[in-house]
Amino acid sequence: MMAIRMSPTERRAAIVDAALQVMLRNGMAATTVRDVAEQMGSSSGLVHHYFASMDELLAAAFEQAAMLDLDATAESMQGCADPVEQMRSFFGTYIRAEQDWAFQLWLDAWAEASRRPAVRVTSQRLNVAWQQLLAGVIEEGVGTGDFVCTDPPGASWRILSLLDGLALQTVAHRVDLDRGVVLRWSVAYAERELGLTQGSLGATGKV
Amino acid sequence: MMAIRMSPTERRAAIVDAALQVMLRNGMAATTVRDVAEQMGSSSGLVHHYFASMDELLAAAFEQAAMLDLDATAESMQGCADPVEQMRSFFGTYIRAEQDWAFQLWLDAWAEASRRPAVRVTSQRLNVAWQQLLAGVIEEGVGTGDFVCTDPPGASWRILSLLDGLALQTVAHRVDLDRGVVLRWSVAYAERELGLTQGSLGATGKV
DNA sequence: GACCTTGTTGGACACTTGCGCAATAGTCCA
DNA sequence: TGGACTATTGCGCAAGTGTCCAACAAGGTC
Repeated sequence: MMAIRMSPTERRAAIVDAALQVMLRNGMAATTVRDVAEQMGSSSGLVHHYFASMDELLAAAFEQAAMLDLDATAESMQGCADPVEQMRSFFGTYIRAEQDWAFQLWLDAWAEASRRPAVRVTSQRLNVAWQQLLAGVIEEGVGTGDFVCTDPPGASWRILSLLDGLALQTVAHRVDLDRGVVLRWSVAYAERELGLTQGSLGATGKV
Repeated sequence: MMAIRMSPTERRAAIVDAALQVMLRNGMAATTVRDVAEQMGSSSGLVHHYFASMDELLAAAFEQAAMLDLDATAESMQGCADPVEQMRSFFGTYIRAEQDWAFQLWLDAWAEASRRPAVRVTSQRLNVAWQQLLAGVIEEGVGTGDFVCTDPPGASWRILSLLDGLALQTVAHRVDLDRGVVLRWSVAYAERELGLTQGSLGATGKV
């Protein structure tokens, strides 16, 4: 049977959604046009009618996933007036965003970046977006006197990199490190970077 | 024509070498049996005569590359009696090992780990090996009184993760961070972890 | 109602992949 | 020299890939 007819914008969004579902299930490298079409309940030709190449589609789907996480984190931070609270909120939602499937997509994106130009551009842009989100909070905190930090952009790169590096070990091979430890270590490091006393960012609650 | 006849051990090594060459050129995911055979100057059937599956071959080739780096770093550290000198040597050779191609293999391995069991096992084992190499030095330094560190295993995970997370940004997408900055930041972090004064590990020279 | 625009189909195409297997050729020993 | 052993071949197979395109059908317009 034929899939219901959609407007170009709707259909494009539907394709991206379907691609994302498949990516979360099989990983970025193992996502095929046919799988995406089947997930969407349509033919495979339709996918190429909206996306010139697979590369483009994968990049768009990855962008959607990463943007959702980024927006969720940014929004949850918006709710806190205090920069210290914002940092707590950041770690709480960032760790949640990394959970399960999501972080595997980042691993895929970083590896595929060397082979898929569109993925590289997207991945880079989103990494910078995360860094700038963090740098913004830090600068604000320095302004209010909550934080002491001479290099907010650098500090945010370092905090994110430690977080990513640790999460990587958790996701890629289930090594001794569990998620709770990753969170605690990262928070402790951030406290040092921002001139806070040990434990002032901690004990946010359940993970 | 027929490739020269080799003993099983020789041939196995030759296959691994060839596979590594292709991996360095095309990346792990894009390495095929036929490419390996061509690189070696033999038929594709021969590869499967020595490796039951592609998964196994990729894992073996990755292991070879990573072991070479690990051994080189370990050996260069052996030469220094002082734990502080050993740490300097570690950073010097680790950063060099990450250069260019080598780190891309780690990115590939981490991403492929979810799909290729043999790669996951190898990657995990080698990551732990790096961590233990570092933990050993730290423990020694704590013993001699050069370092102050209450948790050498944890500290080595954190130092390595920061290093990997930063290097990742450098390799995956050429973001603002260059290799020199990665080295400086990691060294500075290690100094803090080990209770050293700022700059006591730095200025190792050219990178 | 007819008509045209356009979202949608489903298969063809050319290519690649890992893998298996009978045939072949090199090497060493009796 | 002959024979056995085995490293090596090279093609075939089945399953998969992205990409393309002529045909089809659903919507809106007159």
